[in-house]
Amino acid sequence: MKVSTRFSDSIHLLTFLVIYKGKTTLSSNIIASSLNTSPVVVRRLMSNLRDAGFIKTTHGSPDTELLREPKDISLLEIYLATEGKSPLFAIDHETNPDCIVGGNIQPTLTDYFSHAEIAAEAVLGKISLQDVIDTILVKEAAKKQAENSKEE
Amino acid sequence: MKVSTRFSDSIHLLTFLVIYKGKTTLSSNIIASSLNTSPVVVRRLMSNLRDAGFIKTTHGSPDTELLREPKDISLLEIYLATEGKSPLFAIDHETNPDCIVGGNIQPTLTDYFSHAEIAAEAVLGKISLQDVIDTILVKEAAKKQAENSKEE
DNA sequence: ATACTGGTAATTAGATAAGTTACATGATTT
DNA sequence: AAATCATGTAACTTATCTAATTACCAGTAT
Repeated sequence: MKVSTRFSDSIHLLTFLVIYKGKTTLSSNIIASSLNTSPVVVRRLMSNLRDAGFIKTTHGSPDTELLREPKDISLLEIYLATEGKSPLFAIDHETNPDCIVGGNIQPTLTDYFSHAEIAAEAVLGKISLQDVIDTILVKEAAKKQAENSKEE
Repeated sequence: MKVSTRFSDSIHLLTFLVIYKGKTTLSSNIIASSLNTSPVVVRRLMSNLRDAGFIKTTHGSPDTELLREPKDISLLEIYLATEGKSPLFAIDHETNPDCIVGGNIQPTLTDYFSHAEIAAEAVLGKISLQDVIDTILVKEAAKKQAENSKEE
């Protein structure tokens, strides 16, 4: 896996806020147990999401609030807020400038790779947090249904 | 950067083989100086490219050969041969199965993320090694031109 | 007041990639 | 045939990054 779990964890966190709002205390401890990680990691994710303007947190109190509508939040925005600083495809090297290849490959690949990255981001831009929530709820309903029909 | 330099280095290596064929000894030492890395790293890249069927190498002799036409090799194929084992976007966690979110988010995101990955790969699939070579040669020619006009 | 809770720094641990050393083996040159 | 140069790999070291952990401060709520 090339992209860290911060991205998927952030989506998970935001989804949790929506689905469990009013049903559970939205503390970093409880969220951490859903994510199966430590509360500190959750708080770090929350700090980042707060700085990016997705949520409002209250120091000392677990009343975290989503500030925007799930249907208006794209996975791309979450991606950019969590991982988007560095490019997806790396061209780290200082290649040899005296070589025809080494002297020209960096801008060449940077350009081509950015096309690929933009394509991936375009897809993420069309998926909303609401889409994720809806899919999860559909899957959960299907699970329940499967359980019920088993009992009969 | 999320994807290692093996991908870009492999493209660099293959491009070098084409552009410098017959003009230089294609030894791992010489290629390494273009890539600005060590010969062992180059040999490791070559081993991988050989196993993937792109090149033929000869133990003891630097007569490495490209086995396929550059116009028929896409960057996607090189990507898959060098980095394609693991998905681009990670969902590493064993999330809590007793939670509506934790119990359903993994397949949900796996699905959405694969769409993004496929979009990126589709772009890479349309770029050929020949495209890279052509772009590099054009840039090199432009450099030479700029130098000449400066001298006048 | 006391017990939770968020905020954050500092440290540790684990994974991965790249560079390095070393050496075996094949090819080439003289 | 011997010496040289090449590839093929294994083993080790470094560097970097992520995540987990520990610890502590500060705010909230009962």
